[in-house]
Amino acid sequence: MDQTSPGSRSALHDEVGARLRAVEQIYTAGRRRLVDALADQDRPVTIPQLVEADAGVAVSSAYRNLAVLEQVGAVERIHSGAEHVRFELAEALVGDHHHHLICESCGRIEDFTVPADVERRIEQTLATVARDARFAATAHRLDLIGTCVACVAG
Amino acid sequence: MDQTSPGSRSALHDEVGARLRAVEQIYTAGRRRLVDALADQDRPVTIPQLVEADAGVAVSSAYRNLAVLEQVGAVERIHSGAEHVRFELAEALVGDHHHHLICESCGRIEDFTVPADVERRIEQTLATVARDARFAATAHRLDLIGTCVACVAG
DNA sequence: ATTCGTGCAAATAGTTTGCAGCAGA
DNA sequence: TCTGCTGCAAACTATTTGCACGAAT
Repeated sequence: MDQTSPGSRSALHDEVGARLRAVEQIYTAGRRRLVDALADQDRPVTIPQLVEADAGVAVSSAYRNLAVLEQVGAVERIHSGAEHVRFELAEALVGDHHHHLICESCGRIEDFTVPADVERRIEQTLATVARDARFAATAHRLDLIGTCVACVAG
Repeated sequence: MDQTSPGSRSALHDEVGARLRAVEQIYTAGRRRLVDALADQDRPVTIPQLVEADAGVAVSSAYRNLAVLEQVGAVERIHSGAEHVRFELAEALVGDHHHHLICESCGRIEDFTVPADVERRIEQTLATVARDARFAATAHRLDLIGTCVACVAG
């Protein structure tokens, strides 16, 4: 999720820029910095974390820009139940499909993946469920809830 | 999830009462009404919905009592991302394990279950993930995100 | 009598929004 | 020049909390 392959970062910016332009939005420096900050992380982060990491973004702008980026499918918003909502780059942009380990104690979220065959099995099952419920599904989410190593230790 | 078997309602109250007593808490009429209101629903509901259904509970008491009930494992709190948090009776009390269809448009949540073999497969996989990440898992959640029939139509 | 839950109203905190200034096209 | 992003401060709203009253043991 980081610079897995050289140049992926600029490809990322190209894609985000294209998506923004498609809805008449500008890929400003501030938005680019947000995307960079998100790309530097390999886990979902809160706005305070982003503001601290980026030093110079106003909280309100962060909220506004992340909302815009979410609308164009560049970032995803995750409600962990902790005080702050968290954001990460959208799976579509990063090209990987993963799930989350959510620590109930500190709110921290980690990514994980499951074997392809299990994922496929889940998707098939969910497709059936959605059809039966006449529900227009756009995504699924599989989270593991519990306590992270740090919190168990501390 | 409703009165599936006759008498399950009183068994439910017995169990909740026992759990409350175990931590020196009283199973008051107000708390009993909340549990009844939750048992009457077959989907997670918000506090405003509970207050409206119950007519006579103060919002603050609802929050406080649901927090207590959550602590003793009688109810579960669900963050759908919509304006209000939702609550439902804990799986342990109801004896069923289910998942959620979450409508991004109206926030409504419906329950669904997956075939036992798929569930087992998921659990095995997650157990491995948790072990590898040295994560103390207490639960998992598998949600389907999208738009419900009503919102697609309307 | 004493303890603890309840309701009301005030406080808190995350998120959103109005507005004036500034930057990029 | 014009549009629209940005930051600051004010506004909102779900949730929490302080406090005095009431119920139950």
